[in-house]
Amino acid sequence: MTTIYDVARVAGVSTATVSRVLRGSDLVHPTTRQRVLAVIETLGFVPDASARGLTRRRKDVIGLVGLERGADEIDIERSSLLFVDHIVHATEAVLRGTEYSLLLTFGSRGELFEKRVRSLAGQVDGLLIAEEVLDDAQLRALAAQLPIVVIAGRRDQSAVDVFLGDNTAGMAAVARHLIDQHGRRRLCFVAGPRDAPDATERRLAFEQAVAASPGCGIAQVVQGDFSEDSGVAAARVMLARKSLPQAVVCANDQMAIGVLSELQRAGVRVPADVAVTGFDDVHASRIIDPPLTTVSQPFRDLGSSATRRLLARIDAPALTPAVQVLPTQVVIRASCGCRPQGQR
Amino acid sequence: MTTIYDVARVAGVSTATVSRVLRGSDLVHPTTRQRVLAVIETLGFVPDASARGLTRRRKDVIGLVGLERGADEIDIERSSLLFVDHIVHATEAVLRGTEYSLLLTFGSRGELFEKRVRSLAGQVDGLLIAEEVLDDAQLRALAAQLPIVVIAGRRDQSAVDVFLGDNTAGMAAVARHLIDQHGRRRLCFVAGPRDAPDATERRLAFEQAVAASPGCGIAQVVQGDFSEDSGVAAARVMLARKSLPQAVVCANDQMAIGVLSELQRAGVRVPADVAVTGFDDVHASRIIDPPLTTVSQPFRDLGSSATRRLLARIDAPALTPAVQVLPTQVVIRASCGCRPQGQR
DNA sequence: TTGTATGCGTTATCAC
DNA sequence: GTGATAACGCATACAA
Repeated sequence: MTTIYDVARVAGVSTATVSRVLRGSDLVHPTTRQRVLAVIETLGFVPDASARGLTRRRKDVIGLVGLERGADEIDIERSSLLFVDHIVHATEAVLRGTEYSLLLTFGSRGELFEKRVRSLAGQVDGLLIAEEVLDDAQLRALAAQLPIVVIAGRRDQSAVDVFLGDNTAGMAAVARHLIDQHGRRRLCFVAGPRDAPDATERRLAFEQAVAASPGCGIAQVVQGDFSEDSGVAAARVMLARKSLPQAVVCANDQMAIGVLSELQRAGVRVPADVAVTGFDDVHASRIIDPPLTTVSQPFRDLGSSATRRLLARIDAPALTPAVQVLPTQVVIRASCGCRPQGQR
Repeated sequence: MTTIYDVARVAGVSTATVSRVLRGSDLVHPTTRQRVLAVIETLGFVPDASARGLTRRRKDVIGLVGLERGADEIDIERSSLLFVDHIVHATEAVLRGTEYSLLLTFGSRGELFEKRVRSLAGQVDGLLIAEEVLDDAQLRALAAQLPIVVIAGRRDQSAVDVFLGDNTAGMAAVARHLIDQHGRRRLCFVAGPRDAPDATERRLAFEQAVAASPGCGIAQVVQGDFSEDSGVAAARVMLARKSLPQAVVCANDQMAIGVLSELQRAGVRVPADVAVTGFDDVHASRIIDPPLTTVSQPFRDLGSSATRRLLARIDAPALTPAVQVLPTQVVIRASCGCRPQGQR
């Protein structure tokens, strides 16, 4: 391993000068700079991040922790992981223009994971947390040690910044669309995991929308876990009853896709017999037949805004924590009963 | 920030002892250990990774670099990024059981990206490189500095380990299926990016398979870039000609989906008029109508095997570099002309 | 403009 | 079992 000392020796200067060249300081004579640069090149010298981090008290690394639900040897796309992938790309894209690198950690709830997350405090300058990985107390404690921004977490967190999509408005809008535009009265809801704040907000918004509509009722709420398979299971539960609902509203697209496929497999026509809607607007929603009516979430924006906020907070730790709700938008396709050309 | 000195002072021991407790050394009296542990807990002490890395000469971090093609503000799933996401999850899953963390870097070809990749040498203990990010010479130079394993790279690399799916066998099998089982004679090929080794192998295998089949010919090869949009564009190119091919073989699923949709939009029946096949077996292939006949690639296995190999190489840098080809498998669905129930 | 010297937080090598 | 103490590689305050 070649160090700054090697470079200094070969170039005939002091380590301080080499360091200056590295840092791009302009207090170095152009000639000296060239000479040092040449030596760096030939020696293939790359500064050690550990040593650098030690003196600078800054690691130039930000961490991203996300939840991984269910077994880990199964197909990603069937297990609702798309959310975090979007965030990863958005974050990485922002970081690319900076000095920072992205450190990734996934896991499923539990003491082990919590310990791992806590240990990140020693490896990163700031932390992006997707969903509710830690409970309130833990989050608060961690936030005291390093800058934290939460994505799609609970909005009643006062110790950290939170970024989330407008689940409430989005879900209310699809529910009303089904009720007002398509006259569906008996609705089913396929809920997401209880530990996902997004899922909770969507469920509440759905229930309120139905309650606010005279003559409407919730036929059944089936518990899912955001995975396509849980959507399939939910459909089976519904099929087992005497009568089907007029519409199935799902807490995310993956489950809606599962519901839709399973209903069709059982000979139920969608949307003629039963309307189905999702949430998120993942790519597959456009591809499935009929195309899924859903709510588009600003994945990309969520990730990049949260990242920028974290960067700002690293530079100014005193920033007052705030909750940012990014707008969602109903995407009308055909699974709700609208004509295909309704595809805005 | 609380350090090991603080812990030592409060616990009334030396820093060496605290370090021993941290490292889990058993040369510490149980009583002392308990006391130290208690102090660590109350102080919320987390060891600094930089300092640790500096003395241990090991960062406990491995890097993963991947290619990001095209604009970066567009939908991930439309831009062929699924591949790297699979690898990310597989890698993370392996690392989760170890001391290592995962450092992510994406980018598109260019000097800037190459510089960034080189600088990773100072931040990680080993590097996982997806596709052909660096040319031969650069790769060789980097491999001299730190352990490297390449995924889906060129197989003629002698300086590093390479893991890839069996593109050749997979592509040959679909092509033969189209020709032998469905009697398609005039075939089109939608190629992937020229800088993707996978794409090159698939194209070559396709051309050889056709050449080896008497009476068969390649009507046209259209250049794509692995994105769905480029598939749409390719379909338009074909539609502009006098006559359509009997089958369109695509270098990946994303493009096949684009081709399929665009052909259908133009009133062409798939597979009746034109058969379409893909490669990769991404989730959307199952969902689209008709379901896509394709070749499943062992994404997960590629990622985890490569990661394990990298870990092994970090522990034993002298390992002889080797190329590992993981099996692929044809997945017959309906877009080739097989009956839906033909679904394996 | 350049060099010297010290400190960053941890581990590891010695002694005790 | 435990405690000093010397690295580890780099940045920077201070001199020159």
